[in-house]
Amino acid sequence: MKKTKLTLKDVALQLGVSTATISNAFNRPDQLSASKREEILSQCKKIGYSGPNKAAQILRKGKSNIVALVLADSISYMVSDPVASTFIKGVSGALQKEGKHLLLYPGDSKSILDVVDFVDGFICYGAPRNAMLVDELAVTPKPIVTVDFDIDDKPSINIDNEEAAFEVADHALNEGDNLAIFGLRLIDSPSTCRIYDNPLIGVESSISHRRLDGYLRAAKAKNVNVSRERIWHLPESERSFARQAAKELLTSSPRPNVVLCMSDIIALELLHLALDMGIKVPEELRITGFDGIEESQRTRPTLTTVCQSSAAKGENAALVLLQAVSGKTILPFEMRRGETV
Amino acid sequence: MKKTKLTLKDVALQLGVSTATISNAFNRPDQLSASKREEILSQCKKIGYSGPNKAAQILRKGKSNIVALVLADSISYMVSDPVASTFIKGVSGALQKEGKHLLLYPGDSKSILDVVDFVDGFICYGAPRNAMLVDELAVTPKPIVTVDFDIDDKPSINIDNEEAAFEVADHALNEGDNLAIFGLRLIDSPSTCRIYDNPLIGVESSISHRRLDGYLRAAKAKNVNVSRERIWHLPESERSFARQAAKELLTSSPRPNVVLCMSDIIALELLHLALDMGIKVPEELRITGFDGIEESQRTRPTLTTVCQSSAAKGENAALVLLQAVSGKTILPFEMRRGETV
DNA sequence: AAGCATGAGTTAAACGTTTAAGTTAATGTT
DNA sequence: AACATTAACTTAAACGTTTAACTCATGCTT
Repeated sequence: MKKTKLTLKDVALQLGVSTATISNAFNRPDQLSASKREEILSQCKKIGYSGPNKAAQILRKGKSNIVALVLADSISYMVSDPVASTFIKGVSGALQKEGKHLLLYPGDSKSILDVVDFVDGFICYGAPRNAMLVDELAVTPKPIVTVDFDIDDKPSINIDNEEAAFEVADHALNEGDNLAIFGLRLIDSPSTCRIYDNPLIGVESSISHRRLDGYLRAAKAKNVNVSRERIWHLPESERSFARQAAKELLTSSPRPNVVLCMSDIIALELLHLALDMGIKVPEELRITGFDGIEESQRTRPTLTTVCQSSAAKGENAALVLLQAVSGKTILPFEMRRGETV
Repeated sequence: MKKTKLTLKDVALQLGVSTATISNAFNRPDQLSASKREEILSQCKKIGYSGPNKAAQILRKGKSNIVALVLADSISYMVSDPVASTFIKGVSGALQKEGKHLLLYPGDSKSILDVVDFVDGFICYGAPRNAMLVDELAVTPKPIVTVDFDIDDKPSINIDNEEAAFEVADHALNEGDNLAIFGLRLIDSPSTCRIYDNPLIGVESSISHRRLDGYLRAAKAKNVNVSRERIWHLPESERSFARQAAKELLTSSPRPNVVLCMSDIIALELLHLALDMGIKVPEELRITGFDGIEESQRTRPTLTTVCQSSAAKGENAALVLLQAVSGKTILPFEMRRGETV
């Protein structure tokens, strides 16, 4: 039956105190007597005032408790990717624990200008598909932490992709000499194809290139030749793309006997196709993945892959960001026993 | 090198016009001459003013372009559920198209009071785990649309769960007479167990009960008896729970030869276990799922299930909400040919 | 008893916009 | 020529808070 939403002013008028006091009752208990505070709070409950308006608080305090998670791609795509969604899980868990809200922001949008004014900070998961976002994020005054890629000297969270790729490749190449690589977003084209002479994109920013470097280092160390047309490009870690490419690869001749895949999704698709074709894995074809998603352990044979905890990454990213937002770092401490007690 | 962020006022002062004019240049082109507008906009670009502060706009306009998607459960849980994440895909796609932002809101949080002031509306996917949220949502002045459950007379999007359940059960019961049911959140306990004498919760609000009703109606029509201890309760549509329950079910005697599952995840876990145990499906054991997730078509044998398009649901929910937010309904029209031209 | 903290409030100026209402000059109407 | 209309701006009051600075008793030192 309220005519209009109650404001702090209305309440102050009704209770016969100043707006500052009401505000303090909600925000700064130390600024008024406990008794008055109790009274104000209970009166507010009675008349149906549920606390200071959050929109006004955002403007006044410059703080919204909203954290934007900038995804590499559209939300649609990211949410169905097992690795990304596990990352989101990690982030959301940590944020919820601190009472922060999660705004999902697509990496293929025009600009972050429409949110930058009201979010408390950014977590950026992978290089946004729209490269202009990176430029904007690089100069935003808001706290930011990047994951799986870097922006200048902003804090970031990574694994050593080059080394991880090296290790898995090194292991795979213990047997087999005919190598092919399934890479992710290595060139600037939307279609599935081999690399040939297409230029590699985003060389240093992209984890794909770090991984490629690792693969190639392992190949070189084992004296395995890897010609350019044996490096394949997939625009997405998507099953349909992967299946198509896998089909082409397995019918090409000479058929490779080692395939290094930059994601488990791709590797699994290749594995299933190979099995359907009657190819023996790993005797005739050795396959490696990347990420260590659940499904990679459910298949038979299980997939050899690089396990990384996306959930932990998400959690860490959130914690690093929150610490930047609050400006407070809580360091661990240790009690040292002296002789005074 | 900016000392502080530029405001509308600064810009107005520098360009020698009023703040209103600058504001209008950005928001209401019809309020000033095209030439002046051009000039203002280009000047703004030059001096590095990127447009009105969004936080201030939220307060002043009472509109943020943020839509809260209230999930049934924690974000962590929802994001890894194929059905829910497909729904999120649908929502996010539609929102992005309209330039709206997506705030993911967990259904196990305390209260929506911390966001209600600044979001433009709510999409509520399933009954929130914290039932108090429902009460709050029921009285919020903001537009809201619910999916897969109802709040009073708020707009909602549903499939006919009872009928769908009836149809799939009716089909399954063409053969087989020993029925068991795997239900979702039927009782108020967090553990996996049979229903026995536990009271069913949330009878009308929950889709689970509609589905149960459909199953039971089909059973009755076929004269199949279904005793209470043949109805199982699973607190989540989670693989580990499902596996455990499936194990118990398949080793119980007499072993059922028809199992109706309220989600594909559960059904798939049961299917895999049965196959591992050498049970012939569907000859010895008939299984039905619910939802029609991708994976249910990838297994052999493929799963009999109720297909519903979660993506379409998400899209529709977003569209219904946006129409409520804008207050404008755009109806289709048709040109009728008369004889005047 | 003068001086000085301290506690408990109040006042009023931000925060950065939008927009209804008002002003002015130019154009159109009769 | 007088009057009404319109285009193009400006003025100033919101929007609903927070918070630094101020007031005014009260109790505590010396």
